[in-house]
Parts: sequence; C-alpha cells; structure tokens
Amino acid sequence: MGDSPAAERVLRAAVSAFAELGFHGASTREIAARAGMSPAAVYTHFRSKEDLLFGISLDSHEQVLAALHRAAAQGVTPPERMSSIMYEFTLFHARGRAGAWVANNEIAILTAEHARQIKALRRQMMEVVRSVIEAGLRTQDFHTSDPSMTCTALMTLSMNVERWYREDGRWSPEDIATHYRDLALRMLGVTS
Amino acid sequence: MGDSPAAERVLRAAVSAFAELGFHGASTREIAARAGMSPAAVYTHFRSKEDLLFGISLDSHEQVLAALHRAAAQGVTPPERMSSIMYEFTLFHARGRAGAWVANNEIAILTAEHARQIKALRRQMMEVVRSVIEAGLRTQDFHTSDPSMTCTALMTLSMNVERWYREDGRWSPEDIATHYRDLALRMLGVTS
DNA sequence: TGTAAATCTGAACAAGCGCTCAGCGATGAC
DNA sequence: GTCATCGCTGAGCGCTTGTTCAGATTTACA
Repeated sequence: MGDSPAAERVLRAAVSAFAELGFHGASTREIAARAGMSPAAVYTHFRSKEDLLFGISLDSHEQVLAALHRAAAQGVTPPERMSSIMYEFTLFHARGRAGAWVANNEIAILTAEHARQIKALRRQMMEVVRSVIEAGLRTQDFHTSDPSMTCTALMTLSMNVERWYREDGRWSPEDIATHYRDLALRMLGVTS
Repeated sequence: MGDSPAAERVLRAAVSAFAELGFHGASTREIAARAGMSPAAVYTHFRSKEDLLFGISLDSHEQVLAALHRAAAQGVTPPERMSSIMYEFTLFHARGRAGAWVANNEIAILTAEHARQIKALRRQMMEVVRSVIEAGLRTQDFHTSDPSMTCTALMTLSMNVERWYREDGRWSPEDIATHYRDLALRMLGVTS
C-alpha cells in the first residue's frame, strides 16, 4: 500500500500541506487537491490521514538515518566525522527534504505502535551522533561537561533550520550547513 | 478585552491546550473545559479563537522581550551580557512560560495585522542579541564569520528547548540554561 | 433593596471534517 | 470479445468545528 506513482504524489502533497498548515490544519480535501485527485482517491493509497502522516514520517526518518550513517563513515578522526555529520544533517533539513519535523511536533498524533517505530528510529539517530561525541572525548579532541546535553543541542539546532529557512532568504542550504558545521566543532570545544 | 481573572484562566487554558494539541487540534470546547466554563463563555473574553492565539502570543513576546532587556543590562562586557541573555532566554523557554513557540509555528494563522505586531516584537528581540554580538566583535571578545547567522543559531537553539523539555527528565531548567550559556560563548569563539 | 452591568449557560447554526461506497472508464489477460 | 482489475469519482454519511444568541445568574453600587 502506497508506492505507486500516484501514491508518491499524494505523499508529496501531504508533506507540503502538513508543513504549511499542520496536521489538523491540512484537510484531506486540501491534500487531495494538491495531489490533483478527488478526496476519495487518497483512500485507495492510504488507510487514513494518520497513516499518511506515519508514511511521511517513516520515510523521512529512514532517509535521515541513512544519511547520518553515510556521513559518519566519511571521516576518520572524530572531528572529521562530526563535521561531515553536522554538514549533511543540516543540509537535509535546510533543503526541507525531511518533513521530519512535521512528525516531530505531531508525534502525539500517531498510533501507539506507529509512535514507537518513529521513536526507535530517532533513538538510533541520536546514537550515531552520541558515539562520535564519545569517541572524540576519549581522543581528547572534544571537551564538554555534559555530552548528552551537547548532543541534544547539536541535533535540535540542525533540525530547527527547517522551521526558519526560506528559499528566498540570503543564505543557501550550503551556507547554513557550512556555518553550522563550524558551530558544532566549537560547541564541542575544538580549538582551531 | 481580556484581563479579568476569568479571562486569565481562559488564557492559561488555551496556552496548555495549544501547546499540547496545536492550534487546530485544540477545539474551543476543549479550551473552555480546561478553563472550567462553557464554550460560549470564552467569547465574552475573546472575540475569536485567533484573537485568543494573538493574546497569548503578544503576552509572551512582551515578557520575553522585557526579560531580554533586563538580562542585557545585567553585565558590563559583551561576554557577561551574552551569558546573562542566554541564561535567561533559555530558562524562560525551559520553564514553558512562553507558549512563545506556539505562535512561532503558527504565525501564519494570525491576521495580517496581528502577524505584523508579533513579527515586530520578534525583530526587537533579535536586535537586542545582535547588538551585544556586534559589541563583542568590536572588543574582539567574540569571533564569528557570520554574526547574523550565529545570532539566529543562538536564538533558535534556546527557543527549541520548549519543544523537547520534559518536567520528568533528568535536567532542570537551570541545568539547561547553564549549559546553553556556556555553549553560546563557545559558539561566539570565546576561549576560556 | 433596586438596578444596571458583567458574566455565564444551553441550545442551536452553518460549515467543514474524516471517511465510505456504489459505480465509471480504462487497461490488460485469456 | 469477455471479464476481472485498477485507479478513480460524486455523492453523502455522521460528527465536530467556530461561533451566536436569548435568557439566566451573579456581582457592584446607589
């Protein structure tokens, strides 16, 4: 259920509608209109509106997790790894490829089972970043009094970009990713 | 319109309902129930649901702005001022006194005129932080390649705390404020 | 004690919601 | 040529939404 071209169109329509209007603010009629079909047609691809939100959320979380793993493998030393992670993670959210935060606020809307799955993926994302930070502490490249809180700060900082980024703004996604990469190293006490 | 004790109760009920369920997710009946009155009674205090959101937003933005001004006056050197600002700003959001972000996402819901007022307040908040950063650059206490983006990063970092802070978590608001204060100085290139 | 204002209620309005269903037209298999 | 399958539609279901209104109750002051 939900990987034909038409289903893909519904998914994209829902991402933009949810991002713009919020879950409750985006009606199924609005989503259907953006996908260029009747409201009833949406239900041939998705069981319910909640199922649609879950589909988006699962999709984007899996993509982000994969990107994180790829980025972490991109360097050797912890600072290199962290640079790569922060750059890619920020880029992802600046490009709005995520729709990740859609479910971030609205995780409470999901079914208990669906919420469990998303939370598990989010824990894995956290784990990737955490492990690099701890490696850096051991090699004394990083210095922080509370690795866990710094980890939270780093990730939420990046994810938040999706909220304020404007395509017509003065910064490109790459500008932001570059700057945030530098900020991350500073936050971890790397003195260059 | 809206400063009697009963109106205050409605305001608090709406803050919690909006924060928990989102603007569209929180019905006027739900808000009325939380305030301990009938749905119709809400409309003696507020013209509309949008007016209620605006009331909350205006209130919290004015409080945050005042706190920022107070904090900025708390130190002499730019690092001192910035420490104080970041601590207070973060504390405010961790304590959830804001309901600020409620309107942060949902500013699109507001009337054009109401949105203008909120945006103006937000610009003023930004200006307070910006001026301290620029003072620090002149005194060479701070070093950053893009003061404007660093300013955005600092503010969004703090504001985001309201999204993930849990009362039953391992960190107190003061813990977070203290850590974020240190992070802010690092992000601004202060070497201690 | 009487009166005006402030505050609240129950009932109801039109409109919009998520979702279902019988049926339509095109496509491809036999 | 027939028939099943698929993606889709228009109509409409039961329900909830924001909001209004006539009237009841409470409060404040003379």
